Amino acid sequence: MVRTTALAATAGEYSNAASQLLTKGRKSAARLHDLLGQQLLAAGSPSTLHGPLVLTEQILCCFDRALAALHGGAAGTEDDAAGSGRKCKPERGSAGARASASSKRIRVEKKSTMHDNFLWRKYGQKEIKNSKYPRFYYRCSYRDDHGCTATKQVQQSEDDDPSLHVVTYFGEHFCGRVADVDGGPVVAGDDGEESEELMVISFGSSVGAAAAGGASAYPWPCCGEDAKNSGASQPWSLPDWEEVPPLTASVAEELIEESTPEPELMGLISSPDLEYSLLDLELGESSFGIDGFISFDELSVYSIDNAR
DNA sequence: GCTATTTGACCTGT
DNA sequence: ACAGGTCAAATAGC
Repeated sequence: MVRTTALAATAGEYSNAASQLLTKGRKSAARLHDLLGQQLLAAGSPSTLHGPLVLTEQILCCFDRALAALHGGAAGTEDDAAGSGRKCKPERGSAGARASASSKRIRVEKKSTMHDNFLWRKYGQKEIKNSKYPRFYYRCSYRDDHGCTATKQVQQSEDDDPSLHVVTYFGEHFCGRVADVDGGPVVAGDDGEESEELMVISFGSSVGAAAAGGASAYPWPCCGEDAKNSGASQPWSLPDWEEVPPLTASVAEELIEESTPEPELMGLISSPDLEYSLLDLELGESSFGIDGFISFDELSVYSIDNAR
């Protein structure tokens, strides 16, 4: 008895130390990535620094996965709480409000439509003080099936262009499913033989959420088998680490360029501010390819809001 | 009958 | 106390 407790404690300590080391390593890699990104911006031409940048992204991804795997072993998941506790009246409203407040957010402004590559279910609408338009609340349709914690808020832009929607994403996708831009759901890897390899999108590095995923708590499937498995049968194939770099300013630029020839949009793209925020997306705490779930043909501006 | 949306009520954080 | 976020019953659409 005493012996097992001691062993458990030792394992816990090792796990803790490993976690700390990984976190440290990840921070260093992130800093390197940051520096490279800044140099890339300063240089203007992405050619020479692109390789190292991709490499650091790969390192970051590995750190993410290692950390996720480490935390995934921890007992007691948020899913458990969500699954069983949600019906309990006393718990009402508690989980969601706190999750949103503590998670990092990705803020996106899109034109005309709120479609992205996921299937959302509206669960609320609220008049916001000092705002002309109400805010709409959506969560992933597969929340019940897969315990997917992703949510988003959509609000019509108040100034200038009313067709612009401000979309703020929260939480992570544990569902491994995407919806077609036209709305039809598509199952990643379709025949379910790889259903264990659930796709997870990390909209931030909210530690609780990463740990909460339990066995499926992988970060964004940006590398290794995840990307290959999930990307193959999807209409919006994710970038593969081996061949195609993930979203960087230049890549996003290309994507937008292909689909939106509008001159005003091109002006936006070439503006340094946007370039910075595009890159910022990658330089943030958790790197992921936002192009996987945002249809760039409707994208106007997006930026990270890391407040909170 | 099933599923998605609406909307008032409730809960939490500030 | 207030604002924002979520729940869940009622309702609508298929």
